[in-house]
Amino acid sequence: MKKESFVKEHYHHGSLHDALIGAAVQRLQQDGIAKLSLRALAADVGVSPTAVYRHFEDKSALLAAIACDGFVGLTQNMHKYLGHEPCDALSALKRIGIGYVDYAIHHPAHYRLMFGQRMVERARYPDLYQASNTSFAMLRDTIKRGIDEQMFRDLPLDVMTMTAWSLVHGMAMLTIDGCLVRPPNQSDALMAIANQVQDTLAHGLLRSPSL
Amino acid sequence: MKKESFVKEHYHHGSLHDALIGAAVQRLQQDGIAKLSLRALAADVGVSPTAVYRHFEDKSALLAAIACDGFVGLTQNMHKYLGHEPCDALSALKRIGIGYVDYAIHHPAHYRLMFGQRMVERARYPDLYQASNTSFAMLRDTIKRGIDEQMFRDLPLDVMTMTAWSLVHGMAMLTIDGCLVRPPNQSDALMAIANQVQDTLAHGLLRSPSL
DNA sequence: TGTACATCAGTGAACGCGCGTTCACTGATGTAC
DNA sequence: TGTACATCAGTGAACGCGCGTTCACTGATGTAC
Repeated sequence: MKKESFVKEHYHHGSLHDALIGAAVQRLQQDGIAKLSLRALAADVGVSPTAVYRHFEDKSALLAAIACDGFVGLTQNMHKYLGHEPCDALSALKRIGIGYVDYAIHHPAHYRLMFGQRMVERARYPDLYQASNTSFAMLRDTIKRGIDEQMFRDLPLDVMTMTAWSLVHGMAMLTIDGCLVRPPNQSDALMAIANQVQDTLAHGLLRSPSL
Repeated sequence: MKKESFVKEHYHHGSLHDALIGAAVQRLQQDGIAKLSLRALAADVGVSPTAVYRHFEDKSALLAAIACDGFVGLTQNMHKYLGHEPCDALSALKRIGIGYVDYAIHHPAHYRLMFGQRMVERARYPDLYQASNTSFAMLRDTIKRGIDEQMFRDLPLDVMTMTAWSLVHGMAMLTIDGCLVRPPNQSDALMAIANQVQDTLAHGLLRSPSL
């Protein structure tokens, strides 16, 4: 179909939007956000620096798009670990927690961006804002269920939510930043530990800890 | 004593090292690490950009010095909350945890720097490395005591340490980044919640939860 | 007590760099007739 | 089916900027004699 264009193989890139995001994620992975530049991204993809502005309003918008993808992925991963069969609130919370940490470990660049300081401006991007709220709601709703079903101790919903979120967030961050578990950085070993940690949390939340 | 110098009040600044660190902390607080520049720091302090290099090898060394201060402060704050009277391992752990979160809330710029991505290179700075290990050891040793005294459940030390650290770190980060507790950002309210969260953790760690 | 001199803590000009973003533009594409 | 034309997705040169760091330097300080 593109028989005319033999001088330049692809004047129209075709999927520059996605290609830029892909390149950005890779660079975030390798060098961190501090060294991420639009010009480098454009070069990675084989396009002039200006082309980026066809697809993103500015650098910040590109980052917001990636963070948004991240929250969508996070929610998906929690759902994946939650599964479809009905289960009690405690199991659900543990599964969600594992899904959360699992996502962070396997997508550190996304995760760091999602919770980085610059994402304080997240209110500026409706999609991002909604995606992050969806992730958060999943955690909170499950805890609410545990309270309603009188499975959990009689503590304020906010406190329990904060506890659970702090735990998974802390675990995710410390793991990603390499502060924890030095030699065996295999995700299997990490997930085994995460499992036990979730267990401790569950023990703390339960009305009658007899698991 | 400086009667000769009337043209330039202070050619020799006298405490440029500390002044630079102070300016850096203030700028970190306001604009974050991404916008921190040595030139701006020098200007803040009223000194030429080159003067900085009399006191720090380079930009990275300045940041490392601040992070080091941070860990020392963190350790001090945990000791402050721990107090001097002997107490059981559980109380000790709770107090340390409160001291930890309290420090992070009151020194967000330090805290973010201490655990930011760029501090992966912390091994390059012996002082920083040691200061961070000292902080970490305080947490771990207290948990070890709880296990030795058969106060805590029979779980691996690593798992318990990871749980506790994840919890306080997560709480600190989420609070600092404004993800938690929207309107009442007063530290009193935060510390009250932190207290209850610590309680939940304690409940989870205890051998026989009957507090 | 006065002086010579080494050392210390700054200066100021300059470097080369990469950045985000703008502008006017052009080649490719798709569609109405 | 062929053509005119609007639209789209790129280009390439240029902008102004602030950065970290270097260099050769100089004014201030403290100390030995």
